[in-house]
Amino acid sequence: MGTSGRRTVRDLRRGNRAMLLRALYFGGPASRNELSATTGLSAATVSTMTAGLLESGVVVEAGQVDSDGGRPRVLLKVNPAHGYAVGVDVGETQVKVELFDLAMNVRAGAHYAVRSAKHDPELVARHILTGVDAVIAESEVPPAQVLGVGVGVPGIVEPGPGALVRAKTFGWEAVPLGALLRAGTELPLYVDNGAKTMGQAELWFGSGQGARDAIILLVGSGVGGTVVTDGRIYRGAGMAAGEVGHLKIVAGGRACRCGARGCLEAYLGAEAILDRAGVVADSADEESALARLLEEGSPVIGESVELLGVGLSSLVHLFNPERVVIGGWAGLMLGGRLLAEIRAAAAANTQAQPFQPETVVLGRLGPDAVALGAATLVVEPFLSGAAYPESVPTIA
Amino acid sequence: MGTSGRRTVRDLRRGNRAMLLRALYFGGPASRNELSATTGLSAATVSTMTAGLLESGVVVEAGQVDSDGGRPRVLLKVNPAHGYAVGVDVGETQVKVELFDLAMNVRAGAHYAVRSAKHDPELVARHILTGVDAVIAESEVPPAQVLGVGVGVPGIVEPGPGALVRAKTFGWEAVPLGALLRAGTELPLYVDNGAKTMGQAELWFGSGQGARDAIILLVGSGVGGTVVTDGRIYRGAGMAAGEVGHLKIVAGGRACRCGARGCLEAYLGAEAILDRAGVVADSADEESALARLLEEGSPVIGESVELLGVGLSSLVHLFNPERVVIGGWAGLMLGGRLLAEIRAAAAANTQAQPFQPETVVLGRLGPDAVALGAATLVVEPFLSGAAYPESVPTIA
DNA sequence: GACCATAATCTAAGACTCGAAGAAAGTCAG
DNA sequence: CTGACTTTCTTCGAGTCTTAGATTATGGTC
Repeated sequence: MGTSGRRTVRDLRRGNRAMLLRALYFGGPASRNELSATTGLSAATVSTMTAGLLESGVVVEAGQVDSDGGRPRVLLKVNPAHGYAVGVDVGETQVKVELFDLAMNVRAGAHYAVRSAKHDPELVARHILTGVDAVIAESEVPPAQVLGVGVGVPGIVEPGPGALVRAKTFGWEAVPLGALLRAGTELPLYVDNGAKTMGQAELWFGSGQGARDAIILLVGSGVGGTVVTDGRIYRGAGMAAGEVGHLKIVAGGRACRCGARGCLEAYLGAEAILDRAGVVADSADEESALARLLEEGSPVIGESVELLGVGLSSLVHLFNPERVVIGGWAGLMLGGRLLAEIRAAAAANTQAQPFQPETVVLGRLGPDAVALGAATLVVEPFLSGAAYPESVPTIA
Repeated sequence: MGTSGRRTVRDLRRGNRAMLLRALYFGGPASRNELSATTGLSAATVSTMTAGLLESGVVVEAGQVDSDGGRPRVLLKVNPAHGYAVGVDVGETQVKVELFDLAMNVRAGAHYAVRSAKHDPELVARHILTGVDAVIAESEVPPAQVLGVGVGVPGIVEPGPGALVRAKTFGWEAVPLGALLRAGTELPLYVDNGAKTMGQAELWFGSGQGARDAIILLVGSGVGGTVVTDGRIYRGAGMAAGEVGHLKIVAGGRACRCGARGCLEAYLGAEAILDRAGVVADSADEESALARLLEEGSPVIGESVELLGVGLSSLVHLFNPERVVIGGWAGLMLGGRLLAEIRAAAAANTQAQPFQPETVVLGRLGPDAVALGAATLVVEPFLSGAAYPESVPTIA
């Protein structure tokens, strides 16, 4: 209690530089003048600060804008080639490794199929490590410029140096993925839940842009989510917050794979919807099976919309977000056709004051954004001031 | 986006002074030396800062501690008599106004009975205003030292200068309580939901002390709550977050007075529990009626515990708190006897990783803490640096 | 080509925290 | 009672930082 916030005058500079870098990263190319306005810093400070950033190559010039009768503004932007981030998506069927530049363009990728039955932790770790080497080699990026590796995995990730992962889907009880990876690379590592990384991608580059308080709900085979408070992902006391899939919507209801009853995920992931409709589908066929159900106008779909509305209602009452984003492949499939119905179902269960139906929107990034989001885990500390050599805040 | 955090070197000082003041307020009497340790500031800075605080009377000396063979430490504490805060509890049956010093000792109080049938907004406002004058007069505190008035009301409070209150219980649709009060006093006003003020009281002085991420659940006649993230009450985009009472636990279940179905409050407030048990009780008799139910071992009680567990499970999965506090008179009554059962019910519905049953504890402050909590609304900005004449951040 | 408008940089000044040295206020041994 | 020792608190110089205002840079307009 009490130990927080800037202390010394040097931290102040760090904080201001981070603020400026953020403004430049998210506010596209901008002139020093505009930066002065958006950050609230004086023109002088912006000038000296950008001089430093230009010299170190973090920022580069990006053309000019000639004004009506004055010195033209020189635009600045974050140098996309100043650093690179590796994002890893550990999925049900494959391990996907991608290398992004700071503008989040994919520079190289590698995929490794995984037998969906059994996920051997060591095999997964090996895939990741060889993938990292592969994408760095393929992209011909100087290894020193790689800022780190972000990994999105299913399940709950315990914080700490080991980064224990608990993922029922994979049968992982307490897999020390962080430690396994640490043994094979020197790069900074960041491990987090895949739904959270995807949520952060949606927050930074998708439908969540600019929101301070938002909920990003990801409906795929299962249900995951991300809670954003104050512009950042809320992780709670032990990195396990935002487990939207295990929000209860029917006390004593259907059994969930987590062991409890009545979880949202027991009703609403593609798996659960198909199961409720009595359709037997392999995980590879889920997509077409769900599409067929939607086509037929199965009553199960209507129920699902209704239940989704109930879940959204709970979330809105608890978090009072300014925006709710529905993503994930199944979520997008449902929402694509039935967004109005979803909004109506949520509204029917929610008091008018905290909720406006039009704040519920669809995700924009599609289901492949897990790796992108994992890479943002690497970029985040870079923006927060690890730009200059200093403490390296590796989570794992 | 981007405009946040300290900018100039002067903000730095403000922030550090706030940090020091907080440490002193919550860390009891402490020597400069200890403060240097807990805040991370250098001894020199603590010295100059406390000199200023002493001069302005915010802080006073509080005795000495003689050490073994060195200069004795001079203890400092926040001067309880430096400022006063008025806390108001607008309840079902009465309006309670109390004046606290900064150490939160009650210096004066006034009560006004209200016919529970109809709450005329103007009458309530008049009660509050005369109450404020009365307690200031009774306590003989110089009016200039009164830092403000905090008001806890049922329902949802919309932010903004009007402080619109929507309280179904009172039949208030959009009562501009802030504006009504503003017309009668010059004091800074803070209006918030009563469950939130009580939660803040529990957080500052009760079972929530020291928690950064906590949930405080208040079960009285209805159900309310407070969500604490990063040591502060989370209010969401429109001050309406944390409406725990309208968390859904049974899709399509019992009708709630909010109009929706399956809300926690439709099952779990004293009113709902008695209704489910088929007991007819006036609001004055609720307490004894519930006690009787508990005595008899009614099956409804067991169900209630079970449903409370379901609700807690949802909350734990969403917020991953380090502590869950159960308060409110009905909550304390239930929890006093059945805490173990409640913990078990929550655990049964929750994955082991984010949840340890012993983090669920009972509140310590009892149901009368609404006014106390309302007063903390006034103290909070004082601690955050409004100590020196500066912006007056009135919410209402 | 002189004049004007806007952007970026330079310079001096004020504010802040820190480390180190010094002053204050005791204890304890002889 | 005195002098050495210990610990706390204060003072002082140094180093950083941001800002306001002046100055330089870079173009357009007449």
